[in-house]
Amino acid sequence: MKTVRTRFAPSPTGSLHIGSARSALFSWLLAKHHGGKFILRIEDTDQKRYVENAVEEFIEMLAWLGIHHDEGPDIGGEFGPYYQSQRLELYQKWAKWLVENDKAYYAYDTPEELEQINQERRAKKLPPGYDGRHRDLTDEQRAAYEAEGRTPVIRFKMRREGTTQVHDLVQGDVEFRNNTLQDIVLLKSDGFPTYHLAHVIDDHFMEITHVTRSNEWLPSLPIHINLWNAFGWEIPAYAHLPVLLNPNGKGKLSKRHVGTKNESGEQILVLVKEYKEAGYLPEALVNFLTNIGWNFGDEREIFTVQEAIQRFDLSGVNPANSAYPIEKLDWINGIYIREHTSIERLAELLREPLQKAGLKVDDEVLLKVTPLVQTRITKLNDVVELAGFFFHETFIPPAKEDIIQKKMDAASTIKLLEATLPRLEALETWTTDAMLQDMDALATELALKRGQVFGALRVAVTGQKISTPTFETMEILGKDESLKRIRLAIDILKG
RNA sequence: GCCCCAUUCGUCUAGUGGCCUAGGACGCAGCCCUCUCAAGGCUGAAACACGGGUUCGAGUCCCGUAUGGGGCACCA
Repeated sequence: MKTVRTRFAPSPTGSLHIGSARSALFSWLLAKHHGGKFILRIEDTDQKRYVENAVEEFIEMLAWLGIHHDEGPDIGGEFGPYYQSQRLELYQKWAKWLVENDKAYYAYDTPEELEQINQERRAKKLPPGYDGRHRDLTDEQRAAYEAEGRTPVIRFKMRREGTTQVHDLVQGDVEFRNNTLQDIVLLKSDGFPTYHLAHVIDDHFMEITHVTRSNEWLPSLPIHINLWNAFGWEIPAYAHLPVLLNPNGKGKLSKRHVGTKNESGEQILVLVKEYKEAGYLPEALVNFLTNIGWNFGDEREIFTVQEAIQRFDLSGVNPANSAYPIEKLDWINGIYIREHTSIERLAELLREPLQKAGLKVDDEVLLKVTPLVQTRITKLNDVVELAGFFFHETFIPPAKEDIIQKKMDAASTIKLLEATLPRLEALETWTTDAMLQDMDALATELALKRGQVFGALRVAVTGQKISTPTFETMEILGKDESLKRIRLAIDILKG
């Protein structure tokens, strides 16, 4: 049996899109499931849209997600080169072969002439496209156009009769009527191939066994089938993957939505690098993406990539597009943070967002703080707001009204905090348990609720109304610092 | 305009003719736990787009309608 070879073939026109990443992921899962190879190929045949560093970023983001390619522009391979711009001679050679075998022809129409054809067709309520007027040019006519200085394109002589039937691994049996097809351009006048030509030639010579791509390509599938047949090459299996729609289900999740917000005012992240920067874990993102359009079985939502690889099967891929269920990602990320990440690793991961927020991170403190934040954050970045105060150079004191708890006023709060001081000072061991016991007793003595005592201390000591648990926090802060902050809170209340 | 694809709770999904009184998950609501916030536990509301067939029997098969998505470039 042939080695399964799949590929991800992005155009270097920008940063890696979350939808493209999902397609790449499915393609990779398919290859790995069969113990095959996953290839990265760069489709840079549109010189106008080329974006600098796009390739480097694709590779970086795929690696971050754990999607490692076996062949590609950075690591090579025996089927290279992996940039289409470096394979021009191959496309030109085979385009010419098609012309010589009467399966393609030179067309000399100018962009203006093509635009005019389109307008006329639209007026006649015909689909836009080319009418094939240069299909049967005589040698003299061609010579005349050449003499005018026109550079031709090579167009495919599309078969117009009958139907083209294909079995798609995801979509099932699909049938197209050939009379709706056009003589598409294969080789542009600048000598670069179009997608159609390059895709067939590359997938043939790179020995791709399963062509995976988004279902936006489904309408051009008959073109490709006819091309394969014209070449007389063996046709690989095709799998048209569903695409991600906007969370409201309207329109595909598009790069144009970068920086825009959904109805509830939340930012819709569409670039993989944005997810990285927002503090999502790659394994959580992969788990999340794998659950859209495919399902693990066993009613399990959380699983490792290895488990997904074992079970992944294209027949289980849902052919329908899906609204992007972004709210599920926070839940999954939270699970990975609290159930699948060790304290040591989490501490390591937390350092970056903290530092990015301009804080000076003490590793020892961080390691103590990490278990306290683990169940309280859904994204790595949340640590800054919740526990950033541990790393402030100078303490940011709370506002007066924040210290005062429910059903209390400044006077009673002062009394309370002043009562805590001698007792905390007298504590022999500065531990959470000791503090908890003692302050609990104090609450009873003062006829206050635990929440009132603990809450006032929390705000005094952290400067925040929402924070890590009070006594755990005080234990980490240390006795001197904690008492200092309580005294400061009393001053604030008095002032 | 023409062509292709899809359609189960708000959303992601299970379901491949009888096991479906339609299952799970997110989100939402309520309760419990609780020093804040989380986490955790329990409970609840919530769907087969519509209309015709086929069949003893249809969420599951067929046809139509509606809705949604996509395509129709010297872009990929």
